[in-house]
Order: sequence, then C-alpha cells, then structure tokens
Amino acid sequence: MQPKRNAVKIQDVAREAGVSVSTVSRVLNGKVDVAKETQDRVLGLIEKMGYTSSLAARSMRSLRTNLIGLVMPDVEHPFSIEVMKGVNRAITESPYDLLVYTTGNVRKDSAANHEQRFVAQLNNSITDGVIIVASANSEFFQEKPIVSVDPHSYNPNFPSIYGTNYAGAIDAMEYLLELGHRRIGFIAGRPELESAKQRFRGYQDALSKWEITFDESLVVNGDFAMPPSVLAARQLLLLPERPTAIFAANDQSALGAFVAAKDLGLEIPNDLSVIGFDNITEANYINLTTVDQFLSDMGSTATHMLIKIINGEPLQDKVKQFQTKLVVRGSCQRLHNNRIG
Amino acid sequence: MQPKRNAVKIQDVAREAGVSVSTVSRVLNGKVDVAKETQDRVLGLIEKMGYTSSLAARSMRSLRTNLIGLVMPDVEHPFSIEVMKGVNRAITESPYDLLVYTTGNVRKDSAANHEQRFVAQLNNSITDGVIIVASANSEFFQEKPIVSVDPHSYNPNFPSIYGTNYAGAIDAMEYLLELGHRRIGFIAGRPELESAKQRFRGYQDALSKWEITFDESLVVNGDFAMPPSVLAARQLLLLPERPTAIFAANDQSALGAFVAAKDLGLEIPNDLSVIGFDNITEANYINLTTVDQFLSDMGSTATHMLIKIINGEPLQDKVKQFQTKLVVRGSCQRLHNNRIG
DNA sequence: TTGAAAGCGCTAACAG
DNA sequence: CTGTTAGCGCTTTCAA
Repeated sequence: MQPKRNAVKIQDVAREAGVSVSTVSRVLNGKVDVAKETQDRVLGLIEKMGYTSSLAARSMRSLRTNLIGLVMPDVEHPFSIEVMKGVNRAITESPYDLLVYTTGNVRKDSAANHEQRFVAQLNNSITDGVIIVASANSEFFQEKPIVSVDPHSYNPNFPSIYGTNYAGAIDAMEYLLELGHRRIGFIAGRPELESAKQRFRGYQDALSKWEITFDESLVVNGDFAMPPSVLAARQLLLLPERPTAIFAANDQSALGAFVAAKDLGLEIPNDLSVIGFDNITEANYINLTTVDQFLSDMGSTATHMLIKIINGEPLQDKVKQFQTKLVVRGSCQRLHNNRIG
Repeated sequence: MQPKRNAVKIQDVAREAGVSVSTVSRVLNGKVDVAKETQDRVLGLIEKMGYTSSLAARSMRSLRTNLIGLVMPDVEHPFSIEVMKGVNRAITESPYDLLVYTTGNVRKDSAANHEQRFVAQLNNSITDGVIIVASANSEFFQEKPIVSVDPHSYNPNFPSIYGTNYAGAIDAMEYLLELGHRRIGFIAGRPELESAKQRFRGYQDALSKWEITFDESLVVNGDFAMPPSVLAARQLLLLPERPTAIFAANDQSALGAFVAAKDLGLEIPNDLSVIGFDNITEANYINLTTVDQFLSDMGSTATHMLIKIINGEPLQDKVKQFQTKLVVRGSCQRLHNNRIG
C-alpha cells in the first residue's frame, strides 16, 4: 500500500471555515484574540471534520508537545511493568500523555547504545522529557530532561529514583534472623547492577551484625531471572546442611525458590522460609514474604520529578531514595533448635 | 526550563563534513549513489557528533516511519500486557519500532472518543499503522492501517484478531463434565463485551448438550475483575447445594474464585475444581486449569497482519480466530457420586 | 481581530 | 556522484 496523504489538515478546516490557517491555529491553541463567533464556527468544523493536528508538524514547530516518553529495557519483565503502571498513574493526573518506547530484547552489550538512540529519538523530536527504566547509561548527551528509575549504576548528579535496596535487604534479613533462622541462603542478582550489589551487601552486613560467619556456599546466583534461580535454589536445598530460609534478591528468584522447593517435596513455609525482593504478586497465593519496592510508586515519583524539571521548578534533590517495605503476605516460620516449626 | 533548540541536526553534520544536507540524508537512508569515501566520513561524523534524525521532521517529509503504534485501554490489566508482550516479540523480529500509547484510566463512556483521538494522533503523524487492543470502536475514520485485537464488538470487515471464545468455553465445560461435574458455577464477564458473551454461550450450550438444566443461581457476574469476582464466587460457594466446580470467564475471576474458596476454608482442587479463561500465570502455583488464549500470540499475529497491510500484501482473511487451548497446569478433580474425590 | 509569510528539520525530485 | 530546491503541516511573528 502506498499510503496517501489525505488526512484532514488545518488548511482544510481553514478553507471550510473561510478563515486563514493562522486563525484556526489560534483557536486550536486557545489564544484569546479570536472573535467568539469565529471560534465557535472553527471549533464546530474541527469536531465535524474529525480534525486532529499532526503530532509531527506540531512538535516540529513548537517546543512543547505535552508528551512524556518512557523507555523500558524489556516489556517482558514484571519490574518494568510495575514501574510503567506507576508512571501511567501519574500521567493520568497530569496534562501530559504517555508514549512508551521499548528496546525489545536487545543483546545486552548493545543495550546502552540503543538506549541513547531511543532517548535521543524521543527527546529530540516529540517528547518534552523522558523517563528511563533500569538505564544502562548514567549520562546522556541531551538537552531535554531525563529522569532515571533504578539505573544500573549510581550517579549522584543524574536525576534518578532508587529503591532503598540496602536498607530493604537488612530488613529482610533481620526479620528472618529474629525468627531464629541462622542458615540463610541468598540467591543473588545480576552482579553488574547497583541494586543487586546493595542487596548482597545488606545480606552480608546483617549476618556480620548478628555475628554469623559468612558461608560462601550459601550464596548462589540467580541472575534476577527464574530459570537460573530454580537451579540456584535447588543447589542450596541439596546442601548437606540445607538452609532453613532463603533470601531471594528479586521476585523471579523467589518464585524460582518456590518451584525448586516444590520439586524437592519441600513445603513453604513449613519446611523452608522464603523472602524475596520486588513486587511479587504471586505472594498472595503462595505464602511468600516480600520486600516490596513499591515499584509503581517509583514510577509515579519519577514522573512528578520529570514534570517539575520540564516546568523549570526547583528540585529538592537530584536523587531520591524510595523507601522499601517488608510485606508479610504469606508467612515465614519461627525457628527453634535449628529446626523449622 | 525553556527548552532550547540545540540538538545536533543534519545541517551541522553536513557543514562539518563539508557536504550538502542532501548527501547526509542519502547516507542516512542508505542510498547507494554516494562515494564510499564521503559515506565513511559522514558516518563517522554522525557517530562522533551523536546525531539522531528528528522523528518529527522525518515523518513529516516521508510517508514511512517504520514505527508501529499500540493503543491500549489500560496498562494495569494483565490482558493488555500479555498482548503487548506478543506485539513486542513480533516487533523485535521486524524492521519496525514500537510506540505504545495508553489511554490511561479513562472514564468508560469517553473511552471510545479517546481511542479515536489517539489512533488519529499516531497514524496521522508518526506511525505507519496501529494495533488497538480491546477496541471500543469497530470503525475508524483513518487512512492508515489498523488492526484490532479482541474488539468489544464483532465487525467482519475490520482487520481483527479474536480468540476462539466460544470453542474455548465449550472445551472447558466438556473437560469438567467429563470429570463428572454436574453442578458447575459460572463467573461471567462484562456483559457488553463480545468475548464475555461468547464464553457465556459456550457455558450454556455445553450444559444443554449434556442435557443439564440451566440453573440461573449458578451464574454470577465478576465483571472480569478480581474484587467483584471474589464476592461472586463467595455467593456461589455459599449456595445450599454448592457447585463442585467453577468455570471463570477470565483470569481475574479465576483468582477471585481461589481467594473466595480459601476464605471459606475450601481447598483447590480437593474441594473445588476451578478452570479459568485467559492466561493465568499464577496457575503454575495454585493448581488452576486454564483456557489459555495465548494472548501474546494474538499480539504477534496482529503485528504480522498489520505489517502485511502496511506493505500492501494480500490478506487471507480480514478476521482471524486465534485458537484457544486447554492447559492443565494444576489439576481438576474427578467426581464420583456427586462428590469430589 | 485577522492574514501573509517565514521556517522548524528533513526527504525527494531534478539538475548538474 | 553531489548540490539546489521545494515543500511536509504547523506555529508564530509582523502587518494590516
């Protein structure tokens, strides 16, 4: 199909209304200096003819589009989706519209470049600003505002939202420790990510605060994904002296632990306590305790921050930490005499 | 912030390279008639200067943008998200990029108008075509191609993808009936939607084929959402003679049935068999049988269809039915003597 | 209160 | 092989 150029445009409306293009434009943009009568006639025609101004043309001419972009690394991942929901919520209450741009399943090594390209693509033309999730870059060569949600690495000069990963991990560990658990396995996340590092640090520091010797064999890597986490958890559960609890670095890992336990005929929480990071919807059904990051709230917060920057309002802090919270949806078991029960 | 217009543009590259704007444009668009030497120099500068062509300008001039739009009614809903994943998958393998536009949580009555506006907004300017999920409209005043996934109402002349809702419902019912269930409750969906109607028809027709009298008290409305479904299921389970199985019209309703059962101390599948429509990820964990619609496959199929239309390739059928499939992730109980077990 | 005209950044003829 | 030129649909001065 050779697409034609026959959508109704501002000229058509102008001709029909017997006025000039600029008059229609003025009506469109709510300028005051238009005769009430003309305005009504034009408005009527716009409605009747089903005219919508071309986004491309409009954003080329004027510097504001009232469009905010969201760049996500991967639509498949629940994390991104939660953030997106939050962004959407904030957008709904604002005068902006939302445009989501996905990088698809880009090969890891080129993700950073793609990101740069996408952000530029959006911000140089049609959006007033961009929110970028789990950004691999910590710097952008860009004029228009960008806010980053949970970027891979930490940069205090870049407007960004982080979860309190370290504090959350401490909370999770203290919870298990207070229940009496002493052998606690850890399913770690992608080691290059800041969030994964923080969570691991929390695990270690909590142990040392409780004067428990760090046991390397209790740490396995789940890469923040389910399939490797099942294997990792399995490895933990097959240890000669298996852990009584597992702290999983994210939702996928927690689910992996669940699956591995089930495979081995272990029941959660009777035979094994599991606590996981990130928003785990399934926790409602399968007795998991979670450290919710309120991912969607991170999305909303980022959006509000971006809108402030766009409007040139002053920012309190460039970097915001978003408070994580322990949510006991299921339950973990109290431990006596080194035995669950 | 008064955004400035200082992104690097094609002119800058041209000046720097000592060539004309059109030469740069030619390089950009991979035209062949450019000296290898010039091409390399320009390409190098583009990289070095971090130039990205303006989407707005490009789409204004040329009729193709290689961008496909996806208009979703609600990012919060798992249904849309599954479809989006499928679209994204198909996009990844195509030369197109994906732009998602959400209507936010628009009031129901105005959703149809918003839809029209959004589609026009995208298709009149920056996208080559649009996929629209759960469309409230069955007609669009639009030149560029549109494909609809599971529209609210049926229109044989509009390129669209449906699930085999009726056949799927029959399958689900036959499965339960063959297990011996005779009192089967139905949690219905939003009555105005085509899919909900089809599923209900399947429920009724299966009963009548098996010569079971239709009992109105076994049909409750869950509105395709979890909170009302919990109440609806509760009502079913508190009937004097409670059903031994429930057929839920969608995923949210199935989960609602699960929650209601749990509340009442009933166990699935021991005390109650539950089967639900749509893709239920939680089924992996909570013993549900599901009629998967392969929602994400619907998304992919829609995308392929759209791309064909964009390229002017002939379409087999305007309307595609997407085969649903019964997936026994958990299990349902065989029934003897009117008792589960 | 309105119209004419310039130009946003780019592509696609058409010339050279 | 490369440059010149004419718009794409819109907003925004500047004049009337």
